[in-house]
Amino acid sequence: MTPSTSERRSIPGKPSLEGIEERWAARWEADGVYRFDRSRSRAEIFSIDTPPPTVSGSLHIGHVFSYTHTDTVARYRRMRGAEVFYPMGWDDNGLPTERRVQMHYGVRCDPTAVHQPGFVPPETPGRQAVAVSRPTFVDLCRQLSAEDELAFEELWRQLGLSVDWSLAYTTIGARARRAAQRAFLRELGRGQAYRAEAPTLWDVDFATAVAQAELEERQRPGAYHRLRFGLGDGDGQGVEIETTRPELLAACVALVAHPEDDRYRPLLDRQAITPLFGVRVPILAHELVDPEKGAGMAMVCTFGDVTDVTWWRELGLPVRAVIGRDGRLGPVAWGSPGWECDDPARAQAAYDQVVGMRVEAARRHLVGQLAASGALVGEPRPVTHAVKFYEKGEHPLEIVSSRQWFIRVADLREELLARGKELRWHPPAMQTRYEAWVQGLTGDWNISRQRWFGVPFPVWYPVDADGEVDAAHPLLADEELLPVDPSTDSPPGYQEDQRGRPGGFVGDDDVMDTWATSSLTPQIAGGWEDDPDLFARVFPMDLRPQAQDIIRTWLFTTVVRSEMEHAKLPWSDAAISGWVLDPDRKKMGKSKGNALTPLDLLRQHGTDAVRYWAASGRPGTDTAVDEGQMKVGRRLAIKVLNASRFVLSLPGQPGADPGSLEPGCIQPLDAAMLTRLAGVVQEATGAFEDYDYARALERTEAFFWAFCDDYLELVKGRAYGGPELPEATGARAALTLALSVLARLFAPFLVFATEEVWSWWQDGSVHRAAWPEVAELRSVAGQDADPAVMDVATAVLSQIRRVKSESNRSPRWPVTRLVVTDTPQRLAALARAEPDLREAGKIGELSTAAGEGMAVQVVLAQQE
RNA sequence: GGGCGCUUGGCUCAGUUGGUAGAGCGCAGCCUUCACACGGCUGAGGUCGCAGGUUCGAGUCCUGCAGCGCCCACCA
Repeated sequence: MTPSTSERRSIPGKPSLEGIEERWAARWEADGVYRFDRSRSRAEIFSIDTPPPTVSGSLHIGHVFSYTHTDTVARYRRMRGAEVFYPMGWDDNGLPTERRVQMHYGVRCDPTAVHQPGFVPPETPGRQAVAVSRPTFVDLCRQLSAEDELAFEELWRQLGLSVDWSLAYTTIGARARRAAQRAFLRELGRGQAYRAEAPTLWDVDFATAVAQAELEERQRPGAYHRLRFGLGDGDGQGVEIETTRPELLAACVALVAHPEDDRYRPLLDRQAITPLFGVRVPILAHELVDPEKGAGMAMVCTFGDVTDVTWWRELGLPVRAVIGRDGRLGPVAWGSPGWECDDPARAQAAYDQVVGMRVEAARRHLVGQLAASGALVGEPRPVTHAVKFYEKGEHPLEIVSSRQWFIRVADLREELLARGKELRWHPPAMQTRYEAWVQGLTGDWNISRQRWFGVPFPVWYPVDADGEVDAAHPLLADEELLPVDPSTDSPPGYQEDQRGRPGGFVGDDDVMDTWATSSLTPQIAGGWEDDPDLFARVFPMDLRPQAQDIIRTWLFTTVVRSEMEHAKLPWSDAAISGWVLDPDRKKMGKSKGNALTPLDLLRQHGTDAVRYWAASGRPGTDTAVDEGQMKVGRRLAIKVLNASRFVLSLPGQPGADPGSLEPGCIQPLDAAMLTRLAGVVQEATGAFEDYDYARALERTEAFFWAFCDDYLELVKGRAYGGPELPEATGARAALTLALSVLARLFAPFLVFATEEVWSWWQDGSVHRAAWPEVAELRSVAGQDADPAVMDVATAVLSQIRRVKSESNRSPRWPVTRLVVTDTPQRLAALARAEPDLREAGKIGELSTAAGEGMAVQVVLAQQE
């Protein structure tokens, strides 16, 4: 059957990359080239749990890098015949969006502010943030993230990602809220979620709880302060401790020493008296105390750090909290229950001087008081130590006691470790990061945040007849009615006018941590419960591509949710990409003055060039931004255009189907080239099966250059021959077949250049063409093809070129006489390519001699 | 403190069962009628971090060390 040529584009006289991106992107959209066909069976479908980028963040080249990796795999699978489920999500809920809205509009959310419907933010943000109601704030968040999502989609389209845009979702959208609330209610029903009052990692700037996974450490200057405590039984010597947080002295609830520490053993179970405040605290033993550190005796405060929490919990100590949620020292009534002390008036006088201060100011002030009182021993000793921060925060985390929702992960450790072993990791070494995290879990996952733009908890609390909120008996939403907003919807069995009234209800104020939603991306994208037919066809998914820095957050939490709801892995494979580093090898985003925006790079070098650079980064390996690599990629794309134009412009092209050639058309050199190409197909396929797109590209590219430099040059003369010459027909058939295979091998990378050349002589998109098979090459090459023919001919040609180059002659300069010395086997192989070699080298007399190794004697003509 | 990874020509990196060191960039030289100057060809350049070991043979396997990066840790 002869395909219609009416839709084909003619081959331009001078091929160019200009304009092809817009043209093909529009065409793909119009033709639905990447549309997902949901009628296919699970076995035919390859589903990808695409990372939803945080839309409030700026797009950087790191996104381009890792999304290109995934796209090459998606395209490979699609060409292998899989129906690829490749949705795109936008992560728009959560703190990053709130922060962006605050900056962008110059507003802040004040839940107590009067709601003004139709509020319009100022044209330019004022110096003083405008307080807006929660509904207004959430509305602004939605508006701005919708704008950001358009910009993201624009970039992804320009990058040529083969996603099906009709499957896009957002993490604040109704589907995501419904899935997150449903999963939460089911976990609550199974006892996997619970609410508890507990010491909580707290960011004082954002005034919200944060999770263990969101911590990072920063080196900060501090100082050890040596403090002398009195002893309750009047021992004059007292006891000394060292602390970096003297401002927490009022929150001291015990001193601890190691049980084996002989220095302090006599003091155990006696009482110490805090300086300034005169509070009697027990001296206790705990294994965690390091006798080598500081004084070997530590003060336990509620709470200075996570060690304090451990001591507090394991030693059954009381809470004496001084740091409030605003990060300031709160009021204390000394002498009242829980705050008993020897001299309440003195304690009150000392404390009142620091109340209301932030920790830094309180520290300076209290150290002054301690020095004056003589309790400070010596000078504070400066140290640099690691301090825990919320990764987006500006002040060190505090630990405050608060009521939060948790997901029970600590009990699940063994199951989660087993899932980690079951998951196929690419590269495999990334599994250890997951294991280290799971093994290091110290508690359950806190999923509630005291913020506004997120998925609300589908929970209310009854208000009793006295107007007290009964937090112990939450009212749960009906799963059929999700998503709900407890701040505007009323719980089952109640009317809205009962909100906040005795005998009525109040809504839960918190929203879920953004990971509590993102951990459900397979369910959200796959239509869990909303579309059971689709879900059965795509879940568990095949691939989770993501960056290495969010293994402990996104990957881990997704495994947790899937384990709880489905008791299986959410995907079979995880492909972990590295980071993009600045040219100066700093992690992207952490160094300043980085002007390399993705759009600039795409515009300057072209999409295929940028994709080439991205795909050159090995899986899991950090890679520097390298515009040199982009230039190489651009050159490669242009070369693909030019080589294709040459092959397709030969006489009588496109020629006959290579499979229908008469015997004798394909020459030994052609067969050798096709056999080599078959090996490349095999290697590239194997590499892609292992998610090693970089290897597939490298092998294809290496072959392609040899194909152009050597094979093309060798057969050029023969290929110009007329249709009556079988060897000319064979050359053209081999060239055309190789071109077809190469276009398909490059298609996942050079998405636009390959589509352009494909359109010159093929129907349909190359991106829906069949991935090349070894068999289609071997059947044309024949059984007795000898790859050595190409090797020897290339080696001799290379020698001829060297001599001509060193003699400052052009490649077309004639060779009067050529003597090739080599082993008999290699000479035999050479003989099979002799006509092509003679023509390509413009060789007159050619003789051979048997010898050990190869030697080529070249005698150039005196004149051309 | 524990763990993972990296260390190959000036730069960025390949090197998959151990068998005579590779690519690109950069550099130097040459070549433009006949696919490609948004080119092509040719060339120079490396005792594969260090020290041992296994082996006929080690960039490749083992041990130790060093430097760099990252992850984790209870950082008082």
